[in-house]
Amino acid sequence: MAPSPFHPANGVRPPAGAAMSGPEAEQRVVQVIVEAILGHRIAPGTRLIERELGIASGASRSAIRNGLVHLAHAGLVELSPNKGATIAMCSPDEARQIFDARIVIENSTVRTLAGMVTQDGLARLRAFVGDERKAYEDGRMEDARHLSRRFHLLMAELAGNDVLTSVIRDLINRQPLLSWSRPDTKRRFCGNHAHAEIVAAIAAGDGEDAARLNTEHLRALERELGADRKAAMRGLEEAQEAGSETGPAGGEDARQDFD
Amino acid sequence: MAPSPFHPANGVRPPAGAAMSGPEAEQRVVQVIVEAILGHRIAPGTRLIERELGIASGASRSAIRNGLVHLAHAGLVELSPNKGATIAMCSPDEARQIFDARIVIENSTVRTLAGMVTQDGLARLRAFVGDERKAYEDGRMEDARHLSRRFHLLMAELAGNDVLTSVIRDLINRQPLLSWSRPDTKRRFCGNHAHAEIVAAIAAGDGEDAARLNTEHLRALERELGADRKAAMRGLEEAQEAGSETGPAGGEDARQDFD
DNA sequence: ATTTTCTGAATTGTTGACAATCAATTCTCA
DNA sequence: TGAGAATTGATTGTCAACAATTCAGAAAAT
Repeated sequence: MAPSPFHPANGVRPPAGAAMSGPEAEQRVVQVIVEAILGHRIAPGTRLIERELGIASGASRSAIRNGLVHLAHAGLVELSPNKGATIAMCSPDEARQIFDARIVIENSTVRTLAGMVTQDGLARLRAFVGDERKAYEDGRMEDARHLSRRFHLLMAELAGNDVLTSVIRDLINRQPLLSWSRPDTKRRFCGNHAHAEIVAAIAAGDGEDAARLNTEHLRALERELGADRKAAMRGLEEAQEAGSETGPAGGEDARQDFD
Repeated sequence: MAPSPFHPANGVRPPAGAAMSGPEAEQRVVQVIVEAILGHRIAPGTRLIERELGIASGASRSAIRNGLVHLAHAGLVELSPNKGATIAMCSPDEARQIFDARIVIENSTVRTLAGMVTQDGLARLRAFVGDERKAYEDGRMEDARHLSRRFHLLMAELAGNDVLTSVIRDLINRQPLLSWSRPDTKRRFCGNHAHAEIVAAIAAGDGEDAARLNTEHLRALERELGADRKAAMRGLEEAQEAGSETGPAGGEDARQDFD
């Protein structure tokens, strides 16, 4: 019933008439696919047809291919020779590895931050947490999830190591692949509260406590996503039995994958 | 004086007559460039002309371009729109970040190893260190450097986290970009001895000691590479004044960048 | 003599057509 | 009816030519 899984929905414009090209076109392709993944409009394992991407993003084939290579290296899509591109599927084992890696790297950045964060950095962190809370309270779940995801990235940026920041960015971007469930609006403030606690520990200069809180936060998130995954698996099986084609791609409503 | 910086030198065959294509061609392009970097036959900052890569690797332009994109994502080359590809240059700050990242990630893998390594894993580590020593003693410096580089990768593989292993692989591959100096054969067994100590600590189950040794090892390597870099800078300036074109690309002799 | 502008070669980026490959359907035969 | 082979449709991979861009060097103006 949904012939076009790539729906701009918010800001991203559809083509413009003539097929465009260049690095900006590649960036647009990446953005279209990433937003579709973030919005859970396309399920892991879905084939990405170049022609459909072309008519959806208005980019030429070279730009599309470059974008797909880009996303493949980021771990969001898988490229099989002569078979094309599919949205990457994370096995439970891979999900565990991703969270283990995030805990290792982010804990180090958090410890670093607790030892050298500036007043400006603290202000930015607190402002970020405040924006998160505000987005939650206003019910702007899309923005809330976005900000929540970016919080960990901000910590990495403030820690000052671009190499580790880049790695964390890739790992965070793969998070939407881990959960594939309906929203559970019960624990809306969990993530935000954990973030506030981490910021408080950083402000207090207690790196060990901040790392401990971050570990607990990520472990809790991992458990939630695991539970969501199992629920989604059940839903997927039911849907398959019912004859639905691409899983529980029910609608446009916001999903929760707090970080 | 050296019109062809891409010289197979060891195993990699030149084309074969007809231009080949496919994923294997892309792999060959990557291998040619990587070996040239590892052998210090091309200096950081060198422009990579697609046509020259074509006649050097015998691959078509599509394969060459794909390979360049691959290497760009690995951080070994830099791609500028409409300007082409150059061998990536690591600033001193970036080098420090890379080593900080390696210490963070590898220390975690080393701690993990100390807690869960199997007898088979220990045997593989000891065999690896033995091969390193043998290569050093036999004067096969090329193999020695290769094995030395792979040692850290083997530890990551044994630790069982493919995500972190992939990150470490990329960081290790960027190491030849950090030093650009002539060989210093004085401390030939430093790296190897440090590796043996780390393996001993892992075998003893003392993760903290193994992590400490690994940190010291990597810090020492960082200092050596930094000193080499400064020396290379002096040499590069002299060479530029003398009119040499691509820095101290003296010959085929092996360089030291122990890991 | 120095700066500016212009022209030309060299290189990269893109396009459209063609070949190779794969999945699914259909057809044939037991 | 069912299993296997051949076919068809669709999609990806590749290639060669074309367009766009950049860089270097020369010519001209200040």
